This record gives sequence, structure tokens and C-alpha cells, in this order.
Amino acid sequence: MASDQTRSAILAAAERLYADRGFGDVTLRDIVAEANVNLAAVNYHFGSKDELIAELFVTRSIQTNRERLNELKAAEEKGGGRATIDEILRALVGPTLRGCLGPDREGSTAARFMIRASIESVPPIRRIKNREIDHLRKFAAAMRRALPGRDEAELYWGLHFALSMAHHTIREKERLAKLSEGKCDLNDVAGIVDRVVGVAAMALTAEPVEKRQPARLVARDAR
Amino acid sequence: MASDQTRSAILAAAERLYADRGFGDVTLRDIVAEANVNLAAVNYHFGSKDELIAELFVTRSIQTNRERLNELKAAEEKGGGRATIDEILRALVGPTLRGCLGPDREGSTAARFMIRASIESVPPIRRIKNREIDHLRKFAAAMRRALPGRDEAELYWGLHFALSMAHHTIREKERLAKLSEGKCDLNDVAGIVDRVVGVAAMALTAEPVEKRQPARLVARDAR
DNA sequence: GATAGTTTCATACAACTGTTTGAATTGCAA
DNA sequence: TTGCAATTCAAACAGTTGTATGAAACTATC
Repeated sequence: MASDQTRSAILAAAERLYADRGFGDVTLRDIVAEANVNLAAVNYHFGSKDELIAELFVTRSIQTNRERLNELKAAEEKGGGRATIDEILRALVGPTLRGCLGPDREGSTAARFMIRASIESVPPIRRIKNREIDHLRKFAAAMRRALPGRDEAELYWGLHFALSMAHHTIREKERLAKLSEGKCDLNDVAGIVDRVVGVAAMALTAEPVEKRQPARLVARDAR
Repeated sequence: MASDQTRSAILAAAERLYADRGFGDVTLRDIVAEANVNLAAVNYHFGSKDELIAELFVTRSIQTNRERLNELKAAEEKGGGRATIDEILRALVGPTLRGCLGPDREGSTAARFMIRASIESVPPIRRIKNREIDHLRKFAAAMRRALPGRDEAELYWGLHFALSMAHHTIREKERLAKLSEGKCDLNDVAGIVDRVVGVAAMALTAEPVEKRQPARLVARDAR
């Protein structure tokens, strides 16, 4: 059954090429050349180019989501069913940040592929991302338990901002490195996780915007 | 001189189509059909498809950058040459957020085009974005003046996180609305600006990560 | 109203895309 | 070995893409 061999050769070659050169200018012919298989093999084994991309992305997404949930579960068990907000946020952004910025994984094809997927947005991947909401709801629920008094909208904003900082750091790491002329250390992944978690937790635990004292911030008119 | 007419008909049609359907599946033939001009007109007036896209994006970027700098300059003049960190951050994220989320501009083609440009990343636009660094440096300089004692890396992280939250909110506004089941009001643009500026300013003025006590935090020190 | 310079137009081009086809080859069971 | 299914292969297909061409139509100047 050499079929599995062909299948995974295609997957590996595709992931490598997409990671290196982006979805935009990698054709099926590039992939089969890299994998040393026949052009028709892609459609035979995957049905279409889009399904190949989808399989690639689903595989990696599942890995990340599982890591996140494992971290969350571990924290909850440690805390007798309730994790702290720091732990929850850390479980949310840690796996992605470590996966995409981690030094040992610097050359990792999988990580570079996921960065690509977050920069270039191509239809089959977009469709899958839309299903990510159910996954995020689990974190929203955990946050609700960790900060019971908190307004729900505030929780979602905090979760959203945590993801914002994590994803944008991955997307724009080169730009930030250049802008800061190396002063921001993008290799200190643990530090970045602390930073993102710290800011998001701060946003979640500070007084709500409405009540916060301006510190010369322009007062918002009560709608 | 009907040439200008053709030129701007193409620009308008292209911006509209790209805004609606993305760069991926809008062809020159779609554009010229929408603009009611001949196919060859695009290459005649712009040289190539990529140059058309570039011109579109440059025009809008310049607008945004000018708005930002105007706001920054106004705040600096008001403060006798020095703006507060809140004002600087507000000048940075305000124009983009208002432009892309603003209710009156909800149907604005320009805004929707810029959202597309931030979601889908296509080569001619990527090339231009790389030159945005010089523009950001002006804000970094202003921040340095507003928070003179602060470590430089911290300033860049704060600036980076402010942009992270703003851009990600624009990119993922639908997802956030769905995730929060409408509890996060994406139409309250002023509120969102306050929120983003508030969180970023908090991150910038709180104690540095190394010294900070984990968990809940942390009053902002009046400096 | 002839001339020169722009702009428009229909059409063709050349290249590349993902996909399909049908025959060859292979692997394996009876 | 024979038979059957799974897999590979070269080749072609059908469609689309951005771009180029050269003639036609227009515009304005003298």
C-alpha cells in the first residue's frame, strides 16, 4: 500500500511550499514536483486542491486546539475545577505563540505554515476558521467562572484582545523587530506570553471603562 | 480629456469590487465590465493590474496616515509640544477604527476596501505596507516624549499592542459579534476607541512585566 | 480641415491553472 | 497464474488569466 506514502509525501511537500512561498504562488505542479509524484495524484488522493489545503489546516488546528484545552483542563483540575484568569489566557495564547515563535520550532514547517495561514487568507481556510467559535466558547465559559461578577461583554473583549495581541505579534513579528530595531526580543517566547497574558488580564480585571478615571482620557459622553 | 473619466471609473469600480468580493476573485474583466470601459484601458492607464491595486491602496493609506498625523499634531500643539500617551494612542488607532467601523461609513467603499486589504494580503499591498514603518516611528517618537522614563522596548510593545487590538477588531468584527452573541457592540466606535486606547495605555503605564505581581493588578500610576 | 497626439476598441495571444481521462502498472488474494 | 482492485502515469482538456497589438475614433492645434 504505497498509497499512504504518496499521500503523505504530498502533504509534506505542500506544507513546506505553502510555508515558504505562500498560497498565492504555489501551484499543484510545484507541489507534485517537490513530492516526486504524478500531477493527478493530488486529485486522486484529496479530491481537489482546496481539500488538500483544508486537510493541512485542519490537522494543525486540531493540534493547537487540543494543546489549548489540555492546558486549560490541567489548570482547572489544579484549582479544583476553577482556573485563574491568568491561567485561562495563558492556555489560550500560549500554544499558538510557542508554536509559531518558539526557537526550537523556528525552522518548523508546521509553524511557518500556520503563520502563512494567518497572514494570507484563502477560502478553504476561511471556511474552517469560522468553526473555531465553538472552541473559543469553552474559554469564554472558563473566564466566566474565573470572574463571576464581570460583565459578559467585558469578558469577550478581554478574550478578543488576548487573541488580537497574540495573532498580531505572530503576523507582524518582522515588522515589530524592524520598527524597534531589535529592542523587542521576539525570541523570548515565554516573555511574550507573559506580556500578552499580563495586558489582557489587566484589561479584564481593571475597572470597567465607564467608571475608570480618565487620567486625561477624553470623557466619553454617556450615550 | 475624457481620459480622467475612464481612469477614475476604473478606480471606483475596482475599489468597489475588491471591497465586496476580495482580491482573490475579481478579474480585470470584472472591473472593466463594472466600469463600462474597455479591457485594455486598465493596462493603458495603470500599466498593470498590480499597479492599479497599488494606487488604490496608496491613496487610502495616505489619507489615513494624514488623519493620524493631524490628530497627533493637534494634540501636541494643545499640550505645548507634548501630547499625552492617551492622545497619541488615540491618534494612532482612532482614524483607522472610525474609518473601518464607523456607522455612517458602514457602506463606505473605501473603508471596506481597507478592511479587505488588511484581511487578504496580496503582493502589491504587502510591498507598500513595509514602508509604513517610517510613519510609525513618528508615533514612537511622540510616545518617547510622553513617557520619558520608560524603557524603549516597552514603548514599542505598547504601540504594537494598540495596533494589534485595532486591526484585529476590524479583521474579526464579525467573529467577535457572533462569539459574543451581540453583547459586544461593534457599532459603538467611540467606545471601542476608548477601550483600545485604555488597554494600551494601561499596558504602557503599568509597572514593567518583570516587577509586576501576577494575577489581578494594579492601579495605573499617575505619573 | 488637415495634422498630430491621445484614447478607445475588438481581438488575439501566450501562459498557466486545476481537473479529467483512459491506459498502464502495481499489489494482493484466490 | 489468474483476476481484480487500487494506484500511477502521461497526456490532454477546458477555462481563465493578465497583457499586447494595431486599427479606429476622438480631441485639440494650427
